[in-house]
Amino acid sequence: MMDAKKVTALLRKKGFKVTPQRLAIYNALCNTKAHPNAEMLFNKLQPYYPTMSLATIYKTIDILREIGLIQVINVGEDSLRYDATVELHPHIRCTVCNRVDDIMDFDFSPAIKNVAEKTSYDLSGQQFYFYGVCPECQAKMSKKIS
Amino acid sequence: MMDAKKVTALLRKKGFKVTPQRLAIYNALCNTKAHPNAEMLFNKLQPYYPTMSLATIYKTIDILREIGLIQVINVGEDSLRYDATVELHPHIRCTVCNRVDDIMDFDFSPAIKNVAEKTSYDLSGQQFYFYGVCPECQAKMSKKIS
DNA sequence: AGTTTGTTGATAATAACTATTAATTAAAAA
DNA sequence: TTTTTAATTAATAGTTATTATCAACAAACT
Ligand SMILES: [Mn+2]
Ligand SMILES: [Mn+2]
Ligand SMILES: [Zn+2]
Ligand SMILES: [Zn+2]
Repeated sequence: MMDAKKVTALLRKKGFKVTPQRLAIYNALCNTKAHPNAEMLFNKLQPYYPTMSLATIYKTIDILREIGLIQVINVGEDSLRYDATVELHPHIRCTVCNRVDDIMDFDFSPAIKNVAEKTSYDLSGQQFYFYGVCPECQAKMSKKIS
Repeated sequence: MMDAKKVTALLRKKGFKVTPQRLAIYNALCNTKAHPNAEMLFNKLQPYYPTMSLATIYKTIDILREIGLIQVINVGEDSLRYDATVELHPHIRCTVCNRVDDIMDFDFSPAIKNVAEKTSYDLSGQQFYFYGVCPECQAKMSKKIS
């Protein structure tokens, strides 16, 4: 999570131009916990940047990922989601409403140690995805039954 | 992993017809550890079933998944992979050659317990993916350097 | 301000997967 | 075994997320 000044500096340093679209897309990602996909970002920014196209979203996302400002989340849907928190952390998706939440302060080290013992791969990263029913959907379901 | 007889019985029981294509696709998945995607399966079966189309592969895979004979693996590529081992187990993908290997005998329970404490979701499953460089690619890389 | 060069946004292309449908075939009924 | 019925195959068309192309444009450097 960087402020606009730092993002500006980083983009320039990496040889990319600083445009309002790029700042807006990064800013939108910093100000949500919803892990939006490209279309959700597009819809969110539409009122403020009515001429911006989806192609710009995709290209900006690729640049932000390349310079380490965001990470890509693949929770097994038909589209990818994006996250301005770049530290690796597990995610959980509601199998009813498809919302995606963070699981923070998860200690990967026991799992990594476990895997390092079992494989001769040179490990470089991991992604953990959990599935379940979110509190809101649990509430709705118990209402329907009664 | 079921033999042809059991697969036949299960398909019939679930109301699906037993066809050579279906048995061949399941059999191909049982006899590989490569976690093939649809195209890899198609190419493998092409010599034996030259008229079989990709659509048949996809539909069969969907049926096999529905009746619990296979699972779908999403290791963050642009296509899905399939696995005749239905017990949940982590996978590791080589970031150089993209091969996908199993990690067996991994104990999920500490991680699940950890997550259950941190979230108010009603947990139902999980997928763990690891990334790294496989032994073969490590060997190739050390050769190149010397 | 003028020049250079990367960027935007409209559009076309790609690729994995899904839907449609006529011909075929498995399996139940006779 | 033959007939009947309904599911399946395979060819083909459709869908959708993502990527490529390119002319107009704007950021950065002088
Ligand atoms: Mn997150
Ligand atoms: Mn596996
Ligand atoms: Zn939910
Ligand atoms: Zn490799």
